[in-house]
Amino acid sequence: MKKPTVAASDALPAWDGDVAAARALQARLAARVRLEDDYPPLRWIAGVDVGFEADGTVTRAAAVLLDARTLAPQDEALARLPTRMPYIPGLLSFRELPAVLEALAGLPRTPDLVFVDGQGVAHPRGLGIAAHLGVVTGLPTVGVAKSILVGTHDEIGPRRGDRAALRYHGRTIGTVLRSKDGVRPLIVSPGHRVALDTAPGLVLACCTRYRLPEPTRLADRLASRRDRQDRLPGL
DNA sequence: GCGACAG
DNA sequence: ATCTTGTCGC
Repeated sequence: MKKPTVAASDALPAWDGDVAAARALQARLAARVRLEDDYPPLRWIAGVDVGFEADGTVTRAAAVLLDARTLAPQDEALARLPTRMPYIPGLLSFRELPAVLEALAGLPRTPDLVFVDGQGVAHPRGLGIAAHLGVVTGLPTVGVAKSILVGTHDEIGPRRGDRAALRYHGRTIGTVLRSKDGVRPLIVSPGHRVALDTAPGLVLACCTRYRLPEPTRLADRLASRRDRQDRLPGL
């Protein structure tokens, strides 16, 4: 990748069961997150997501590379690793990042921006999986979650594009964004090298006819093992 | 002390 | 996240 802010081994140590140590590490890595726009002209956008197999004993990550202009999928990569730790709210990245990094490495080229299924800085210590991935790889990232981990917000309108600031301890940490008319809003927050105000527009630009933006939606399909059969052949 | 809690 | 068909609503 480009500018790893820290060595991957230090930023993503093997899970040893020490929750307090993991939280302390998150607090330190959060200081490395850059919330100013600093991404190249968007030519290639990647989407990553994780699924599980065999009763959760196998972690399966998918990475999809799309043409930023047409949103057409260009390449895809899968990675399967034995699951090392349980799901612990707030520590999701330690459980899923190893597989995600391997899937990303499987792509034929480095993306200009990565969409991650989960929070960016909208996290108790400012280091959701999208922010963690950004710090580890040095790549610009944006977190797109389907529900809130922390924070509150005002009610938002029912149409595509309607939004409200997500606040936590008096600070804005993300945006609650309606990606399509009448659907449940997405929780958008920067991961790394993207500004709080910029993230929503990037996500909306990738939302076509579904609630989830194309990068994440396609990665989700691959990771969730329901990639066998698809939609109606006629449409 | 009692809930809440991305995926 | 995952186990799972049809059904209700825009």
